[in-house]
Amino acid sequence: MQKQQYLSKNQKIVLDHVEKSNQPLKAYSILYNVQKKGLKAPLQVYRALDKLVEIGKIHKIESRNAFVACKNSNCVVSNATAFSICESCEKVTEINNSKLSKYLSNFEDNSGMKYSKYNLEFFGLCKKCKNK
Amino acid sequence: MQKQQYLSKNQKIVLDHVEKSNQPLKAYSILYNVQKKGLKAPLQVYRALDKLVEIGKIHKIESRNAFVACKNSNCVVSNATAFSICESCEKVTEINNSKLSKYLSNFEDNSGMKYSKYNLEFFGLCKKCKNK
DNA sequence: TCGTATATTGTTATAATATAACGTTATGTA
DNA sequence: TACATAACGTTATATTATAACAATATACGA
Repeated sequence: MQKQQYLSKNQKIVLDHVEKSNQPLKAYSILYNVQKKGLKAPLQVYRALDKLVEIGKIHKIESRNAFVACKNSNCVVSNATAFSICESCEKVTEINNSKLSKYLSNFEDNSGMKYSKYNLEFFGLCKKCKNK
Repeated sequence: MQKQQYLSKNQKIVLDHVEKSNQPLKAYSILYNVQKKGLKAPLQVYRALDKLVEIGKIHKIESRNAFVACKNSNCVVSNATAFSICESCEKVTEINNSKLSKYLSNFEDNSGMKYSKYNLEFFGLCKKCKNK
């Protein structure tokens, strides 16, 4: 069986919903909102999320246990993700900075480990919250 | 009240236990192991962990929901953490690389956000697992 | 040393996040 | 068709984390 080309029904439903939000969504909030589309159980949502994360359509914001659609049109960097997170309003933005991604993708230390993936989360105050 | 100088009883118990492990520990595993010392409820552990994370004695490995003692003797970089995680054996190592930390601490993009903190997790295969 | 604010503790209950295990149905391809 | 893999549906349960309340301890200024 070749690599999956198209998304399955549940995967589409979940991705559609997550893409409509410009902020990360919690799994159970997704569940609640797609129940009208027939997904009744947590596992249906988690399985779709797992797959979508695996293929890079969705990223997980680990520090928030939340999921956000990939904003890098090509999704080339699904194994190299960076986000900025406002600690006041919780706004999350995917950072798309080629210098940063090059720097991190090429990072090596003396541990003998070859890194195939990374996830970076920056925290601070966004413009709006800073000026309050 | 000035900034806390000494750790409280529960904080000491939890920190002692986490420091004895060279790998990240789960909160409920900590709980189980400190029950003989009198901590009976999850909240007692979580509260101690919260505090210890706040003051930089312990870091949370977000992608694993696990806690590890800070290995940077001075704990100066508690708001600037980087880890390498082996996806096979789950070995986690705190990365102590001044170039990397400088690069990330000074990172700025055009979002207008000033970052006060970051957490970076690298994934790959450690030396041992690579050679299997 | 009294008063007050803050930190920590102890406890029970419950919320939020995520997976195990089972059987079934769909899809790709030799 | 036959086979392998992926996705689905379902129930139950595991894991991670917090709410809410009352009590005790500590720091420090008046």
